[in-house]
Amino acid sequence: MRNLPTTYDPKDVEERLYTNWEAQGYFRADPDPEKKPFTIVMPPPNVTGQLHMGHALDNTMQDILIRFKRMQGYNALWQPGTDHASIATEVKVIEQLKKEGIPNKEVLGREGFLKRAWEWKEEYGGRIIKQLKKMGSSADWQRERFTMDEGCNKAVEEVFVRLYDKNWIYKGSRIINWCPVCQTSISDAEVEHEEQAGHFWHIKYPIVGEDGFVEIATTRPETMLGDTAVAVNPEDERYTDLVGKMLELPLTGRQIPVIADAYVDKEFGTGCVKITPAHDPNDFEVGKRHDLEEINILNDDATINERGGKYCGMDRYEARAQIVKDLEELGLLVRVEDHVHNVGTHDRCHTTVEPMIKPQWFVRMKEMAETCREALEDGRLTLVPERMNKIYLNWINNMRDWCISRQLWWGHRIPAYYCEDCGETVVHKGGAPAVCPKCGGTHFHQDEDTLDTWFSSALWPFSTLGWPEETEALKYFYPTDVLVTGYDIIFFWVIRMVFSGIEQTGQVPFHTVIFHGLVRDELGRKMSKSLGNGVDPLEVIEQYGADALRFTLVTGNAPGNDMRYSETKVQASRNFANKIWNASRFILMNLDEDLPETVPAEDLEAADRWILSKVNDLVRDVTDNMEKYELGLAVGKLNDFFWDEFCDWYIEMVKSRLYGEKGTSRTTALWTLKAVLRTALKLLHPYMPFITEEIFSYICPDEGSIMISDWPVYQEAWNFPAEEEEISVMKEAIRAIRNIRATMNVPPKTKATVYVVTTDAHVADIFRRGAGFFAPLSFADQVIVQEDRTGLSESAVQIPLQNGSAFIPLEQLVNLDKERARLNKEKDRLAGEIERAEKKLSNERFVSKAPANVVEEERNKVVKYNAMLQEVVTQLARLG
RNA sequence: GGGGAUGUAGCUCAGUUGGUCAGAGCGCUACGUUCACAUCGUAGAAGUCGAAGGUUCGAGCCCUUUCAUCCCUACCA
Repeated sequence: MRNLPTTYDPKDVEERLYTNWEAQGYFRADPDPEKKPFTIVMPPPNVTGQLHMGHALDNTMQDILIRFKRMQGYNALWQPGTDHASIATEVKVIEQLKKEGIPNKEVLGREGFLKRAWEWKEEYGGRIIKQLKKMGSSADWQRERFTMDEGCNKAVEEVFVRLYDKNWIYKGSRIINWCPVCQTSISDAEVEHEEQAGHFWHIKYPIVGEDGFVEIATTRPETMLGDTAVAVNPEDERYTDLVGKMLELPLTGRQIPVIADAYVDKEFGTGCVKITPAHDPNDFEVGKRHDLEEINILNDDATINERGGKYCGMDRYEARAQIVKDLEELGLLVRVEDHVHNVGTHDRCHTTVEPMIKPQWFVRMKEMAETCREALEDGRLTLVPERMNKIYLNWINNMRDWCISRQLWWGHRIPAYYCEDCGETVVHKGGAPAVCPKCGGTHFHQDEDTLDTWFSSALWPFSTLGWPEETEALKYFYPTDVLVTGYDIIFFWVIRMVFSGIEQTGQVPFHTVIFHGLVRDELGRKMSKSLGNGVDPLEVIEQYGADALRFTLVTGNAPGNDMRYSETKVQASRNFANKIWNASRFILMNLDEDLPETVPAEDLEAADRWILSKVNDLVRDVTDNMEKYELGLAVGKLNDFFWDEFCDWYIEMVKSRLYGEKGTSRTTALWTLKAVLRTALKLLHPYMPFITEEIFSYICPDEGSIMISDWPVYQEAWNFPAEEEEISVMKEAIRAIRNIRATMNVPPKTKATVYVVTTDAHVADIFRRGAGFFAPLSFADQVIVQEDRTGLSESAVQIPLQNGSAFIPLEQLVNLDKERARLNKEKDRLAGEIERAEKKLSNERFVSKAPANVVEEERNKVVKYNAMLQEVVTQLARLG
């Protein structure tokens, strides 16, 4: 125990402690009516996923809160699990098949493919969980769930049936976003917009029966194959005569009408817009209004279909080039402009998305969007930071029906069955219905589509707890308390959980959502695979330890803000861990006597009282910050307290007592060291679980694990405001002396007697009592406290105190001119302070309007600085 | 077009309800290794808190305007 290494080695302890915590069942949470629950559901990482910095940040924050609440006595459940991630996983499995020479999933068939997918999940699905454990995550792993497990599937079918029965889920042919590579529809939220340089082709459409033309402009000439009208604004005088006439659609031989629709912007382009209802969302709407034909000219892989005539079989871009060429030859191409426009791409594969009309399943959002709004506005839901409210409401205000069907195999299959006899659609949970309610038929085939992954994620807070069964866990832990997640999925996930929770359970699934930002690289760029700038958290843990990584991720970061990751930050955290280690090691080295349970208050010396008071304040402040989810502020205070107050001051102050003889003073110092360290370790534990547990086992060997120990509370017995004041006087004096010695280049080895000259009994008392540490910290061989300048020469170096002065007889080392200059500078500084304070006080409105304590403080300042100024003036006079 | 964020020391950022808040870490300068730690200590240099107005006795902190950077969102073909 006395021979701990001088540096902390995380590798030595992390795995051992984690294994033990898990074995002891400390992470488990079961319903217990005696305790209050506190629940966080873990945002389920993709089963395909590998731990990245985003996960690391997200999980660190959750673990901090869970450990904090657990120590506070809550029955803290952190509910973990993974997400099946339909597209991501399906893509991975297909990749694997390709490596084996299987060209596509159809070769295996649906059953065969799913079998492979499950095998893949069994093999790799646990990887991310293992990685989360390396972070120190104290989730209840026995409750680990998977969005596609039996229970979640039940929940999904239940919700689907309920919403369908309510008419809030419907099937319809609508224009949706189609990914030609993934061969599936995707929701609006999965579309990313990229600015791309393109062109504006101006094309002439001949007017039937006349010589004239209509000029239209388009960025996508190939879609003209599907044009069924040209639209102008009804207010546009230029084209009033045109409306109702027919145009000849070049390259196709078809005739299309000119229609009037307010959607057209007169000012933009030529004021004439080609309308392609089958391949543009706006045109689709226009088409509906004017009852236009919808001509789909594309195959699912975005090649032109048979409706495209000679262009049939060409890829969309190939067709575009050919069409432009052909138009040019026909003399119908007026001109080509460069044009930058936004192109929708699929967020998974970055393929340009193609709007297409497809029969798909939708969730009606109107009513549920309103319930989301109400939950926020009536305070049942709180978002941290508050500005997320605006973003949340912005989404709510623009919410459109949610396309939930996907043409994929890996996912929850839509529980809709079609009667083979009459074609009736029957939505049914737990497999196909026995009998068709319409015709009595008994043969059905199930809808081929699966559900958007987020449909099951939306149920996560309650499906994981057993819903739709009324389980004990559900009753006890639901609704959950806090959700921690990135602001980037507020729409994908948070809003959908909110409306699903309210709709299905009648309750908002959590009362608070804490948003964090992105972890960026040193240059502020997003970490991404394509850039190759991602930092692997596991490698950081390997090199610096999980505690250092965790500490880094929450330090100096305000909620909702992005942060930049840099290795030097981790090094700083590692250094802090090492500081904790060594301070503890120092205490252990000296802890060679049995300490009493408590120490009588009268035995506590000023320094002891001061540090106890400080740590007591720390308990209050840190707890307060953590309850407000201000983790960055809390961790900053912990760092400052431990390093500055405890290590740099208190430990230095008590060294002389520790090195001295055994007795009350030494015992009291040891007791205080231990008490403060013990408290600080507890406060630090949520942030740095490993090192604190390891040290706690040495410092408090009889107290068991720190992670299930009690969270410290503020205690009046440790409140010593007088000593806080007293020690700050001493600290100021010590700093001043050190400063002077440094500027005069006096080496620490040169000891000098420090004289404290004061007629103020209180000040004299402070320095007499504190001489034990005042002397070594101010490099003095002794401290003499007296009422006058006996034994001091005129030119002794003077340090003004509040009521008196400290003197150091270093005359031989001092250049008198320099000393005069120094004192004059000090005089000016003090005079400046006094002037500023007096100016404030002479302002009547300040005196009358500012709070009394603020005014009082200014008055005290004047008194204090005046006294110090007097000392300096006297000394200057002495030097002549 | 709409919405949001950021702008504080050379770099990365804190600053919680307006009143010692002008801060921290890294970097830099000087000095220092006998007794916890050089993954350390002591001292120091460094910022008109993007700019301009305003509210207030008092403003990085509140209001207005403005400049710069970034993100989200949107149907200008």
